[in-house]
Amino acid sequence: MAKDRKIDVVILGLLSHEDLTGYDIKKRIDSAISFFWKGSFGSIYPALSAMEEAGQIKSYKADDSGSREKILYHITKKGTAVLKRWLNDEQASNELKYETLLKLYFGGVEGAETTMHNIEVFESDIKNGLEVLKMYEKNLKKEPDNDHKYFLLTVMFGIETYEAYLRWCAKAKKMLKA
Amino acid sequence: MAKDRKIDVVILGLLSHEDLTGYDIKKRIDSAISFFWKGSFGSIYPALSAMEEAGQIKSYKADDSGSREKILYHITKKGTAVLKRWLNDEQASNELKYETLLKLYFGGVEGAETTMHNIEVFESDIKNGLEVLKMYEKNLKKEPDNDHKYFLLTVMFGIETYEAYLRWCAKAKKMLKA
DNA sequence: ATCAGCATGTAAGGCGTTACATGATTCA
DNA sequence: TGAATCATGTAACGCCTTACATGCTGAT
Repeated sequence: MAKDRKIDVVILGLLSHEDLTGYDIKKRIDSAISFFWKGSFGSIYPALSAMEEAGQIKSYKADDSGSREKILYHITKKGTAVLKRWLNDEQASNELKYETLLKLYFGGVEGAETTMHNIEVFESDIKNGLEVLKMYEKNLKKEPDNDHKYFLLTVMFGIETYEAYLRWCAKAKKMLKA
Repeated sequence: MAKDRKIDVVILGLLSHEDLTGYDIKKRIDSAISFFWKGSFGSIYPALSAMEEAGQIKSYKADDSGSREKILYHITKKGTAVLKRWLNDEQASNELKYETLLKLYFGGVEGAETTMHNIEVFESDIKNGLEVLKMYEKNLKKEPDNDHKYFLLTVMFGIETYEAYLRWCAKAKKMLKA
């Protein structure tokens, strides 16, 4: 079954705001949307080629003479149509694989200390992530235009869930000590 | 790079509690841990063969004569060691891919109604999931033995996060209406 | 009698990661 | 001068899903 390549819509979505290089796309994925999506160069560059072949995007060289070669991509009408079709399709998969929870679920095999340690590692990661998210939120609230509104919503999602994770960590630690 | 097959530890974890068939394993994955993990027959059966080859599990036929053939698996010492090594490795990947959030993030391309609808679909799924989780919680609190404690912790995690999702849905809807 | 669920598997093929390969530019 | 970052890609390979194939059992 072909065409399950979600990276395509990530790219189209990013290009719907501005023209970008493959490298830029990777950076965007690693910052703004990193807490709910991932993507590597090994998937981005081949996808860009395939999508250009399919007429969804169009490449051009940066006329930035003197600087090194850069390939920018621009979304086409066809690409916009693909993006809109996806947006209007109410199916969404949300594939979650929490290895932390898996370790927890099978924690009975080892002692409570192991589980406790795993929770602490998770907790510490989440605390760091939460700080970053709050920084994003602060900056976004300063410039409340329409595009940023949607970004803000995802950041709020991140904050809400990360705070829930931390509440759970506290509860779980208490339960394990008992 | 070999050995990234997480399904292995899922299987080992389940077998550390009781002997199971491949079909049973699939059922366990689809119920107890479905809200943070997935797995199909196409990954389970080949993994079982490979793991038996590697000496981590051992198969035997159910002596249940008259009934149809069943292949049960039992975890070996080697398998238990692999499971414990994984439990004690503090790295955990937690790969999350929220297609819902992706649609939201790019929601500016279409109108607010599309985004609103996508949020409502998500909200409705989460409400259903939350009910199931609360049922689990209720049953688990009745039998507070050691194994169930770890299960209860994962269920609590689910409840805490699902409730956070719902709070966010309410906020997001309000923001979009404004 | 028929249908849902039990039960085991295989095949094709897409998806995506990691590692490799290369080289320019910028800043300390 | 050296390191980090910018920048583009390819290759190998593993993982996993979907679909297919088969047949039994138990309930209505």
